[in-house]
Amino acid sequence: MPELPEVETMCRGLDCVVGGRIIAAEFPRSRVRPLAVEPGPALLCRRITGRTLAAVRRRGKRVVLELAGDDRSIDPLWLAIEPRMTGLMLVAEPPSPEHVRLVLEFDHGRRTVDRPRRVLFWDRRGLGTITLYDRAGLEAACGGVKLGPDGLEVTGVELASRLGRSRRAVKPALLDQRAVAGIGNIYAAEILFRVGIDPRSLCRRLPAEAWERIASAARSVLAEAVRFEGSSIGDETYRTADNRVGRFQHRHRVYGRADLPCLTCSQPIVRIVQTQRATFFCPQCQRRPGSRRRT
DNA sequence: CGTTCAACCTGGGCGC
DNA sequence: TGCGCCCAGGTTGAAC
Repeated sequence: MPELPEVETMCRGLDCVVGGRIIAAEFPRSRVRPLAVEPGPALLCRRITGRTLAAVRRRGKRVVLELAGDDRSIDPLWLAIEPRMTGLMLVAEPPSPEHVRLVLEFDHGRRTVDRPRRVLFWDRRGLGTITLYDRAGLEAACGGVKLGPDGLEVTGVELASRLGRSRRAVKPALLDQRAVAGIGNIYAAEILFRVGIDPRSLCRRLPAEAWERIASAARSVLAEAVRFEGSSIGDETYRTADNRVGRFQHRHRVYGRADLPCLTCSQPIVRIVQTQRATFFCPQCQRRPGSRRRT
């Protein structure tokens, strides 16, 4: 589920809690298997209780809560939540009680009215992760070695230098978070449609100019998707923190549109599988820049 | 080294 | 109704 635009929307939806103090943290018991928590549920709860939420930031597809100590002399900690496929950050009621993975209870702070008192992490499949970091740990896990430049700011030069010599097809390459952070299966397809490049094109055969177009499309598609608060597909899917559906799915040109007519040329959209993931594209509108054009 | 692949999970939808 | 299979927005570590 959540890619850059959805995670960015989650983060913005938690801004209303910034400044609050965590008075309780809990990993509810449930029939479903627990997800990965570092350094373990009990210790994590102990270490974050009493801290103040100083900021909410996004690192790639993670929500990162900056937790300040009571005292200026105490270093902050960072709680990184990785929603993976089905995770949601909520200030609203969860879709189901049994998949609530983490509950953070906040005091009222100075603003007493309209501030949510609880933040939930809800995750149906349980593939998500919750990790508490110190400064060095955060940098090691979410820093420039692990994550490439953010998709909202990536440049053609950066993409060309990171992927230009790769033997991979361009679409799976765009999912590599070390090359560019935040692009997932939906937005990779939408970006390549908008630049008219076949997802099977080999990276090393793309000219420098193609990387400029891809980077530009990545920035604009992701920014537009953020404005539309992400993509909600089907029931029990991505929601904003206050439980509204995203609206970018109405602007998808290829993702999920197998066999439907291309909105540009009316030819059917094709679904293929690349590295175990579905890829949607228009064979008419999307070409391989490195190969010969048919006449 | 670079790239691919099975595995981690739950649950909805579909064909039989 | 029920069963078995396929599918799903992601990432990791082992295997080629």
